[in-house]
Amino acid sequence: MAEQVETLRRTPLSRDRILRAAVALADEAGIESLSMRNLAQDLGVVPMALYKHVANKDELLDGMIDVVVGEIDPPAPDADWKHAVRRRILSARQVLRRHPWAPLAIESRNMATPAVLAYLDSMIGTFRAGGFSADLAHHVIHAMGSRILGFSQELFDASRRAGRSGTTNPDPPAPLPPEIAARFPHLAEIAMAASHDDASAVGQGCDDQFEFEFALDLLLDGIERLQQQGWTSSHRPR
Amino acid sequence: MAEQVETLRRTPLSRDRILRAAVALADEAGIESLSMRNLAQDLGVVPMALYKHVANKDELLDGMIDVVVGEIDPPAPDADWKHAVRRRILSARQVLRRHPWAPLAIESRNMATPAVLAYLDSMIGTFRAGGFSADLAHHVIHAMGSRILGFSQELFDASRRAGRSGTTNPDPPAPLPPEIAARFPHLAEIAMAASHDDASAVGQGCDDQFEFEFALDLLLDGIERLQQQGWTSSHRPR
DNA sequence: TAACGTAGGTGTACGCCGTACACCTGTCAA
DNA sequence: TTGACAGGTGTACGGCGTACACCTACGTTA
Repeated sequence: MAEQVETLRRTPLSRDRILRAAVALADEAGIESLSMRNLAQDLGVVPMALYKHVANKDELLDGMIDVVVGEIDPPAPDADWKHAVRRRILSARQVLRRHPWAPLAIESRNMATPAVLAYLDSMIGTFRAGGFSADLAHHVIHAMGSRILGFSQELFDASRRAGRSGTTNPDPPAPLPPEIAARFPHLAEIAMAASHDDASAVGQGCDDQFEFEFALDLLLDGIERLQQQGWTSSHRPR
Repeated sequence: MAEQVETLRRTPLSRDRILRAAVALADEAGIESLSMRNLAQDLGVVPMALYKHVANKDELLDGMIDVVVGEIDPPAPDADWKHAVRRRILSARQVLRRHPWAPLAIESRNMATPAVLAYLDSMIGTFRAGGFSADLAHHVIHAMGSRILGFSQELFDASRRAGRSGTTNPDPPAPLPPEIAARFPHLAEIAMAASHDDASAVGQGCDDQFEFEFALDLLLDGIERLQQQGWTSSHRPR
């Protein structure tokens, strides 16, 4: 009896506690281990108890996304739109690196969650304050795509495998079997040329952060150029 | 007996036939309806029969991706790398629009399939032939991300919902509930300003193809500029 | 022609999943 | 004191991927 009360009292289940436990579970064990049953067990509760706080698993995922997006730093008071956007996107990137399951989860939802909408809204606000027309800001948001949330979906992403946290060592960089190198010579060349340390399969031996900032700056520079030359969708200078 | 023989003879199951049936099923009913059981039923066969031709469902998905990627036009013999890349990417985009489930499937695989590798390899080859250093080509491939395969993962994508083919009418463009507009003024402004026809929730009232080409040209123009000024990763001009 | 290995389709079964639905119990307002 | 109700429980159902044992028809070889 006393222990029962204590058990109940210890942590009286709530939507927020469920969401945070779900995020923790996905972080540690990978998104594929996030089942209502596993989550309930982590919370010391029976699976159906969760449904008193979240409608279903989809809504749980939406909530998890909002938790993650809520971790992103608020916009920095930066005079320059370009630096403001850049800093915030890099902050978002840091957050998403703590939650490697989040990019795929975000992409697989078919509607944006409130926190994502709020994030986008404030990002658009930064562009508008920087003198962008609504028109250009619109296209720019599209052009940034998921990069605006700090991740660039690669065609293949080693850090995504098995859903394990990205902090574990990324395997010995096996040096690309020769029959593959023969079939895909250009890929092989690039894999070999990966400047920094020893190369491996593409996307494994190269510096994610560098690649991300390279693409980000490429886009930001192009955007800046468009804005400076007064781009409008009606007559775009080519 | 005679009918049995006929049933067997009619279409004697093969990896290729399975893959094509799977692609058709995903195209028509959505990727979420693609189960080994449904697929087997479509093929008039018992579920376990499939496992004589594909190792498991993951391998089935890999095979489906290869089928789709194999539909992309071969590289056009274009004098100019920029036009060659642009044309091929837009071809890829057309293919992927026939298979709306494919982007998510591609992103969720943790290793590239042979057909994707071949596609990338030939794309890199185009850059190299255009005078790009292996180094720059490498970063450029990363910067293009999934866009190189003809899709830009949006944060939310109406065409992805329910997995139905994108050719169906995209719902009456419900004019964005006012309480949402109040909470996200910048989003609302952009949604309203969607130049062409009537606007709605972001990503629904705007011209996907235009947004895609906008981003593509933004990247290609920036890439061209880098290449012309002899960019190298050691001392990047900022 | 008879025996046999083998490729490929079948049937059953297991453990996992999300979740509908009926139930119980403790708390608090009237 | 009572009774509504919020919230945790137990059971059960249908669907999933797939392991495993089986059967059967065919091509090969003696």
